[in-house]
Amino acid sequence: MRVQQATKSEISPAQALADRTAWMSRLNEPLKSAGTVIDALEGREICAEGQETETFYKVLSGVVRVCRFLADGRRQIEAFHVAGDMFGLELGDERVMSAEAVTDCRLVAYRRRGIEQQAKTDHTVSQQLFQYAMQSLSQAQCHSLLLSRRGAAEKVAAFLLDWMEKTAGENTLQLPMSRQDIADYLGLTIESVSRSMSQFERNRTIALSGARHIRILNQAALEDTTA
Amino acid sequence: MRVQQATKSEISPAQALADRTAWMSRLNEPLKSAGTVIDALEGREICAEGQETETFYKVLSGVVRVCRFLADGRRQIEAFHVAGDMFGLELGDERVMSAEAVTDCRLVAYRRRGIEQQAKTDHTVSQQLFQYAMQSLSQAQCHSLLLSRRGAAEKVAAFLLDWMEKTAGENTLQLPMSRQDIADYLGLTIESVSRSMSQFERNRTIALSGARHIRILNQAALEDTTA
DNA sequence: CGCTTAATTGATCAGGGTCAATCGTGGTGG
DNA sequence: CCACCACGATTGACCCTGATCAATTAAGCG
Repeated sequence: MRVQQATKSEISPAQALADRTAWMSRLNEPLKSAGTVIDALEGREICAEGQETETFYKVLSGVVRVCRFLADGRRQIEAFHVAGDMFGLELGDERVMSAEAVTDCRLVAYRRRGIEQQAKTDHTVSQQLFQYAMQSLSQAQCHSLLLSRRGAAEKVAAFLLDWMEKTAGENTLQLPMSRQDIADYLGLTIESVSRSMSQFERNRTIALSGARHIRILNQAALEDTTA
Repeated sequence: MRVQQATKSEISPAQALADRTAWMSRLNEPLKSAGTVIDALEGREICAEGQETETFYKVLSGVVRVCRFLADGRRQIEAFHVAGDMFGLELGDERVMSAEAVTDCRLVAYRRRGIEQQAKTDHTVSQQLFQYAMQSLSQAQCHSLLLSRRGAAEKVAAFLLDWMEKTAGENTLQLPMSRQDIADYLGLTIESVSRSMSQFERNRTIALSGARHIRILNQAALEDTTA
């Protein structure tokens, strides 16, 4: 996996990626024996708000969105997860977050009780749980940062760069999620996301071939927009 | 400590408070011998971005703000911490977040190495680290939710309710932080915060006696605004 | 090839940002 | 003790961006 050079020192996505990579590799061994493999079709609900928090998951393939549904009908997407990411572990007894398959995907489901039991005797397991939590925390903080950005274009640019890193594509990226998903992740409307994309296209910053296949023409320009 | 009834099921601040309380009580014993007490005067920096992450903190008294400074000069406040809260633990070797004293405050500083060493042998310590991380995660997610809210008034209302819970004041609350602090926490400008406050005052939802002393006249109205 | 849904584009509007002036408060010194 | 000062907070006027509503285009899929 290629490590992209960080563009701005402030948040260091490169560091985040390095952390994530290290943590993934350390994660595999002790947990892999415990879980059960699950397949979820595109659009299917993996777990829902209100359910008991007896399981958590690791993505083997595909993309997952973790979100909450608000009283006013809006949907807030907290994160997109790709292969190697874990999600669905919560402190309380009842889930606050839902998770859905953005694409068909294959997961490993772990029993929370079992892992917590393991953690009591095996320090590497408890360390992994801690690292998982801190990793999620770091991601959530990056998301806060994204949401607090002023302009729509800045948000979209930051999103594209983040996603490019997550998928490590050369300079083309495939967006598996809809514009609505992106909008709900960035706290914008579909229209604003679309307009920003079109603007980037006019600027020759990106090139679209189909709404979900993007070629980065001028990464520096994107990074400047992020500012 | 009084547990406020949750107003909307979606996020359950009451549950968050209960979790926090439980975790605080469990936290005290194994860690309290390890730390050193520190006093910080109002406005003073406690730790800064770029420093090594060799210590983390617990608040004994006073209020702390944790924030990051962005390239464009803006400041994003991630959280306000009060007595019993912990902060400053990060995964990487270098801090991403700064912390400053909102009021004069007294802290306990823990050596990260020492605690991590303890965690290797003492499972209760590692469990506490995990709980700390998950608790922070939950808070960060609440903050994301706050930032994604549409209106300025909604944000301010939510902030006032959250703060009331944190400090458990009957129906009056003292705001130790400036309007600028609130604005940077909510992703607004001082003016918007001020306008929202004034609006609530005109609505007879709150009463101000001095900018930082607030009496809640109509909590239900605040909660409705939160929507 | 046509249908259905996603995405784009356009026109209008409202809410919050910005700039600027005023008010209030707390603190200091005469 | 009071007057003044400095800074934080409020208020007002205006502008600009993104939300909203509506129409059109494009794309994926049977």
